[in-house]
Amino acid sequence: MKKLYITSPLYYVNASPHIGHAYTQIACDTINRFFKMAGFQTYFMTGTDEHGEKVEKAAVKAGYEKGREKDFVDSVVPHFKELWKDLNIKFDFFIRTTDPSHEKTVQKILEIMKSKDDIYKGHYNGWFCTPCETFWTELQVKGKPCPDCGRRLEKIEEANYFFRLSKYQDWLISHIKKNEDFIKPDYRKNEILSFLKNPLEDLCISRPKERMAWGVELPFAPNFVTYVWFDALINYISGMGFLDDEKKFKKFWPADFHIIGKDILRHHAIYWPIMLRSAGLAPPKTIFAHGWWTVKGEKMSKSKGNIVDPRTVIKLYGTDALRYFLLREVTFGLDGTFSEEAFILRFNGDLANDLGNLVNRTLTMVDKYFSGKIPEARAGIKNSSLEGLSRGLKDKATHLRKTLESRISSFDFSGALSAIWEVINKANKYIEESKPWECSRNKNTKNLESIIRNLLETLRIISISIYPFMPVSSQKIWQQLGIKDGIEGASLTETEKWNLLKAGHKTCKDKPLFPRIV
RNA sequence: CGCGGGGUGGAGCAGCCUGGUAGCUCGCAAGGCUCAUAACCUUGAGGUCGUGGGUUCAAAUCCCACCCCCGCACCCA
Repeated sequence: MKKLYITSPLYYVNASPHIGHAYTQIACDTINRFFKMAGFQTYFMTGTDEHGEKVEKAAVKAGYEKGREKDFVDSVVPHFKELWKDLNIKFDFFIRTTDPSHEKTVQKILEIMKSKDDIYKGHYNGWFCTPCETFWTELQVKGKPCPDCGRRLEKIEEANYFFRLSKYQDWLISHIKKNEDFIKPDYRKNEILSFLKNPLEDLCISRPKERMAWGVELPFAPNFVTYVWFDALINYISGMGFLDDEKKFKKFWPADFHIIGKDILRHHAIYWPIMLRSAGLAPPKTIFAHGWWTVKGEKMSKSKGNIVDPRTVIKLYGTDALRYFLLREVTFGLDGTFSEEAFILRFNGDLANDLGNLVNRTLTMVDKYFSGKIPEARAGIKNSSLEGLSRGLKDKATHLRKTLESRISSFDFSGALSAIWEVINKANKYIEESKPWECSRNKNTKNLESIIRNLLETLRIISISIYPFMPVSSQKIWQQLGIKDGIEGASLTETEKWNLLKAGHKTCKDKPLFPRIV
């Protein structure tokens, strides 16, 4: 059985999750569900990044005493977990960087790197703002006063530990060039390659405890903790059994997909592969950096206060509509604009008019013409015009799988959804062209049976196909078709087959799936 | 200044890597149908693909120059 290991980033817990977090999770979840349905043994890992200065400060701000950071993060993490539940994110493991097993692995890896002389002690120059207790790098201040409070900064020199990024630069460049799919999309790969044209500086991976103590202690220098990113990235292997459950680790590593936002690409495409290389491990196969959601042309940010809260959208329009919108509206990789107008347009146009209405009108006809029972599968009348139309619909529907597979494999969610919608549109057109109401008037039962049957089969295929994107609606259609088993047990291969529904079974027409927003 | 992204019918976008009748959604106009969530189906109007050069039999697509818009303190997918 083929395996697939997919990860989301670990979300930083210094604030509540917003639409961007939701976006990444939904993308991961959709890929995961799709491949699971395609027969892969998948493993989707997500979690939270809980150490570092920002969290330490957030804890203080929230009224926790120094040293009680763990209590603070314990209080925040449930917000993330709840949102993932509301968004129907189905992960296999939730890792927290404060998990003792993770911290232990981080320390072991630090030891390995130290023993290879990839970690060394050096000096770090920077600027310190005493009132803010904040440390700034030369790059951040460029000779100006404290960016936070505007007061004068003090130049300090600090002993710290460094990781030899520079040693692996040439290796990394050639690895990126040799592996087409290592960094996606291509324009991001080019960005990284052009960044790598300049020599890498070694990475400072420690913080003296006297300045910042909320982190994983360096095993060879108890007065220091490690830099958050160094700690966080390791989750991808610590949560997968590295140095712990070697059998599991061997099976799933290297990761197939690291799905991330474009802001954290350098950490993933530069630091992380080099860290792995130093530890003697293979790099991940693909790192995909997606774009940002903007609001009215502006970047979403806490300071601007224009954050879109996914919970509000879910309450108003439902989880599936949000999942659909985010994955359909924008080419994955590029930035997109989030607006309620665009959302409603998608909702009414695609979900209510096309999909919801198709389900509704089909099931109404089953009720009306066949008292809610699935009609017999009739062999088409040779060379009739109806046969031609029916074959067109059947071909379109049963060939959908191949398109979905290639598009989802290349992270083209929007393209995958359009392919599904082509089938939906085809079905709507089929109704117009085959005119079941005329068959009913003319008492042409055979043709009527055939038409309705074909529509129901198409709905069955659509239902499976949308499952990775909209699990709840998918299940609802499934139920309305009278299928008792859960949709999650369905296999993608069933979308290539026809006439699987059992004749005579009762369908269960329900309320419209997506009532139009007026 | 530099780096990155973008400029395609009224709006929002795809196509550009791998040149060869300019496509999608929404909106608009006309028509059709009645199973349906005033939904669905058909047809139509509307673009010299930012500007100027170049390569080519042929350029939205490749090359050069230029103009305009957005992002690059913190937060952050």
